[in-house]
Amino acid sequence: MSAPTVYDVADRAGVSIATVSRVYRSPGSVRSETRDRVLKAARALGYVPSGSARGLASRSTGVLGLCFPDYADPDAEDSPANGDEEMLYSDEIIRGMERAARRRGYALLIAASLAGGPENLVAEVAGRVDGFAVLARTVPTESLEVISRRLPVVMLAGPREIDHLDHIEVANHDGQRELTRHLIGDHGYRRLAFVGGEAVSPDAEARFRGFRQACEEAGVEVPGQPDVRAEMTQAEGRRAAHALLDRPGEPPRAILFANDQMAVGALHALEERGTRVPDDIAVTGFDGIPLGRLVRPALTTVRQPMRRLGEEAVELLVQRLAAPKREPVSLVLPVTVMRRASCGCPDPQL
Amino acid sequence: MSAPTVYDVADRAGVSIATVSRVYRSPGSVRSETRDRVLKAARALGYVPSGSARGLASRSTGVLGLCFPDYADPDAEDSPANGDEEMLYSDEIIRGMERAARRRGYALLIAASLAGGPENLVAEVAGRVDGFAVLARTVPTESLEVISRRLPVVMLAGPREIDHLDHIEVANHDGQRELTRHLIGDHGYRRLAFVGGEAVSPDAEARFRGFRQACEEAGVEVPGQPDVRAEMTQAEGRRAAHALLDRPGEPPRAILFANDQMAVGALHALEERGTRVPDDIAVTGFDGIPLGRLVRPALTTVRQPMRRLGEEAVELLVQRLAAPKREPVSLVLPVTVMRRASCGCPDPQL
DNA sequence: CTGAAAGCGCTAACAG
DNA sequence: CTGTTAGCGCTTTCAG
Repeated sequence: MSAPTVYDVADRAGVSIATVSRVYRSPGSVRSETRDRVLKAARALGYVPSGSARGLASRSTGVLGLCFPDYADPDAEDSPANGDEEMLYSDEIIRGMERAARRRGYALLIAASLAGGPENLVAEVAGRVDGFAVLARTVPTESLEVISRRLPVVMLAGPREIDHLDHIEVANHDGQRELTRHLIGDHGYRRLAFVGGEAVSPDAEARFRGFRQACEEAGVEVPGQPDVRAEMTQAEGRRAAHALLDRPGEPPRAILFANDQMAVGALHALEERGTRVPDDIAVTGFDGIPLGRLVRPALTTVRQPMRRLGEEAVELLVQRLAAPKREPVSLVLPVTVMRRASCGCPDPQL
Repeated sequence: MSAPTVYDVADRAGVSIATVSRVYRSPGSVRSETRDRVLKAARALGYVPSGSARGLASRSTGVLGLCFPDYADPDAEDSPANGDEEMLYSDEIIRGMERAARRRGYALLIAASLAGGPENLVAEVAGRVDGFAVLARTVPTESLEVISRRLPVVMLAGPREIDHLDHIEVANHDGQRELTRHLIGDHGYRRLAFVGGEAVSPDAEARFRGFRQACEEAGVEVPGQPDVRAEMTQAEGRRAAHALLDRPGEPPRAILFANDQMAVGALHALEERGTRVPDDIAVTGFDGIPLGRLVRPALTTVRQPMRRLGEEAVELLVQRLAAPKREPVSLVLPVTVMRRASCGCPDPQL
């Protein structure tokens, strides 16, 4: 009545369970005649090997995992009008990991952290995989600390919170510096404002430092802190834009946002106010989300290679699985400045 | 030296392994003092419950699966220029399933079918999950036949190849009929050409039938077969467009493609020939892929609710898990005609 | 090349 | 509320 097991197959094929196991694990080590008999029996019975039993006995699952934050955007329901544009990081990372994992013979288990108890989430994933990647700030450091003692973990797109972990980040500093240089050097903007994230976001801070460096190099007045700090959402970006323009004194010629989401929000805010972008004020983001191409003007930004992030994550995991005690690795992936219309560059329009 | 188990935790906490298990499975059934002791020991040891052992003992994994075809597009590598636009079905379905699964307390295991041996793939997935969804034509019917005897399987976006399976499809027929009515009724086009898929694609066939019905209703001459059959890729769409225009006699006023990919290819072909879209020839697709919005002119199409497809898949699986012997369910999800520039409608330009 | 036997780490009755 | 006791289905030596 219940699912057939190796025993059922073995009985039917007139062999031992060990042989059934071998047929699946190392077909070469079984006489082809015997093998066929087993396979036939298996098919007749509808036998499907139990991954759990396999995992338990062999102490390895053949699965890699990914934990990412719950980006669920409450006001972005499945209306036909939107829906596409909200492909976020996680999707691209998932694609990258899925592809790489497949190449390496692994399956991919994905899980977004519930608002409720992320603690639980990691454990859940950790127990089912041979190793996994975590998007920065998805999982409490302490949980990771514990788990990473038992299992390869690679930290993605964030600082190495735990020093014995492999980790991959993108060139936040350099990217923002390049973009800023473009704004100053090519467009001649010198009245710049930077909208950062909360101070706890190392990415946003690195971007700010890149911004500062470019400013200093160009002899542009440099603020010690971002002009505004916000939560890195569209709503907050919008608010930041208003705040910046309502500020006494001359408005900035260009506003650099620490991410695309905020920049898009700002675009809306500026449109509401009748401020023209990029003629009155230039706007830039950071990340390279697809939405940035769909807004008008298209958003100039720094593109993070998220797909590659996912691929590299798998490579790192696979390597660490093979050499558990090798020194922790730290990769920095290059980014690309995407010049689009919102900074004053001509829009390639597709 | 190896990973700590319930035994280690039990020892350290001075309880039995059963109690350790209970602390995780039903915390309420353990005195809070005992529970704390166990939790403390677990933390100290770096204990992570083994999903495999759990799965084996409880005969359920808490994981749902998704098998989809390997859409990997060889010429679409991770260049910064593209990359976004290739979000295909699978991504949206993954998102939908992930969200729904999370709500239901499941994790999601995803696996694309290798070009090589898909047979293996399903078994791999099937052995590790409580149930899974399959995108149509990803897995050989016979494998599914066998596996679905043991495990809930829901077929996505295709015909119910196996009659005892739950399945979800979209309103291919109705969608194409609506779109065709729009072309005939609102734009007055009457010289229509339809580019279908290979005859084995039930989706494409259903769309063609919808097309025919609308034509008949309007008294427009109806071909018994698609004007061209192609492989539903951009390259083939391009070829189909050329073929249609090189055909003797008057060229069609509008070309309806059975999917967006082909339509996009055609757009390129027409541009090459200097044929204006929609002025000389209108073009429409089917699916609603993001790329359709990025091309110029933006592609008029029929949007499939892929995200919802994923969500419904999870619901169906959860329901079937709860009631294994209920009658197989078959859902048809509604689609939406997206009127954009390529059919002659004004482009909302975002 | 094949079989026998010993677990892998956990859950699930069943007692207490 | 907690402990005992069987397995869950498969891999893996170790013999033969």
